[in-house]
Amino acid sequence: MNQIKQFQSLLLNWYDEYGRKDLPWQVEDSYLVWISEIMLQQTQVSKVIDYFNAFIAKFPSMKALAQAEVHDVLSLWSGLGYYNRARNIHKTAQICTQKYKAQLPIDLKQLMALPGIGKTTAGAILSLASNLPFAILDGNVKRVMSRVYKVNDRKVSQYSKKLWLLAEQNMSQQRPKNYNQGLMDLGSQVCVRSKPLCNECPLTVLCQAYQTNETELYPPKQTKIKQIAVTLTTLLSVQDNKILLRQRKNTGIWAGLWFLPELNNKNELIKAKKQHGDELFSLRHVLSHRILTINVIKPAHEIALTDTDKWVAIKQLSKYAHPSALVKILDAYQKGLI
DNA sequence: AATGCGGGGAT
DNA sequence: ATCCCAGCATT
Repeated sequence: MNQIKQFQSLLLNWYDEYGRKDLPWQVEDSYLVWISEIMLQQTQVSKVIDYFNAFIAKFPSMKALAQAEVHDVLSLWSGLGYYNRARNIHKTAQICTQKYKAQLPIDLKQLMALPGIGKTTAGAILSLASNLPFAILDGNVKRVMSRVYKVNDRKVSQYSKKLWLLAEQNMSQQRPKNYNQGLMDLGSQVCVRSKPLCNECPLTVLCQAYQTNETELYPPKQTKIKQIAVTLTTLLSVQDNKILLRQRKNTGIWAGLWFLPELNNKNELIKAKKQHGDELFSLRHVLSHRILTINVIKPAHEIALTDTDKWVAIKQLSKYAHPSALVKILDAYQKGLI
C-alpha cells in the first residue's frame, strides 16, 4: 500500500471511531455549513455553537438572510469579533439570491469570488456539504501536515504552499467529507499544539516529527504581531435604564458598531479632564493588534449629541451591534465600580 | 509580502 | 504573559 493510501486509511478509520459527527452544522446543507465556516474563522468551536444556533433561528435560509437589514445581521455578531464577516455574509447572501437562485454555487472559483469566502472556506463548503474532493487548510490541518511531513519553512508563502499541496495530495477521492473532518478532529483532539497525544494518534507510523521526537518543533511559531497601545476616552451616560450610544465610523476598530461616545477632539478631552480630574475609570481591553486603554468618564451634565447618538434601553442592547468591551464596561457600571 | 481585523481559551 | 484558534481582504 502506498503512503497516500495508508495515510487516508489510517485517518478515516480513526475518524470513524473518534471523529465528531454531532456538531449542529454537520448536515448536508451548504447554507448551514457556510454560516458555520464563516463563524469558525479564527474562532473556536465552543464559542461558535451558541452564535450559530441563534443565527439560524433568526435567518433560517439564504433568502431570509438576503432580505435582512445588515445591522440586524451585525447585531447577532455582537461579541464574536471580526465584524466584517457579518457584512460579507450579508453581501454574499444577496449576491447568491440574485445570481444563483438563492443557493451557494457548487464551484470552487465561483465560491471564492464571493465576499468572505477564501480557499479554505470554499473547500469546506464543497467537501462538507457536498462531499466533493476539495482540500482545506485551517489551523488544524496545518499542524497535522506540518508534523507528519516536517514542514517548517520560515517563508510563510512557501510554508503554506507546501501544506496545501500535502492536503490536496492526500485527499480521499472516496470520502472527502470525512477526510477533511477527520484531519480537523485529529488536529483539535490529538495533534494539539502543546503536548500532542501521540500515543493516541493513528498517524505515528507516518509522522516524521514523531519518528525523530521533534513534535514540539512543529509547526513553526507564528511571527508575533506587535500590539500598539491606544487610549480611548469615552463618556458613559445612563439614565432611566438607558445608555447613550454612538455609532462608530466605518473604518478602524469596531467599524460601524455602537459604542460609548468617544472624545476625539483635544479641547473636549482637556475640558473633560479638568472637570473630572483623576476620577476616570480606566479599563484595559486587548485586541489581537491593539492594547486598548479605555477611559470612561461620567459627564456631570449634558453633552453635545451628534445626530447618530441614541439613548438605548439597556435591555434592548442586543438589538444594537456592539463589541464585547461595551458589555464589560456596563458590567463594571452595574457592579458600582464606575 | 505584510498588515488590519476581536475576542477568548489553553497553558 | 504567550500562543493561537474551521481565515480573509486590503495594502
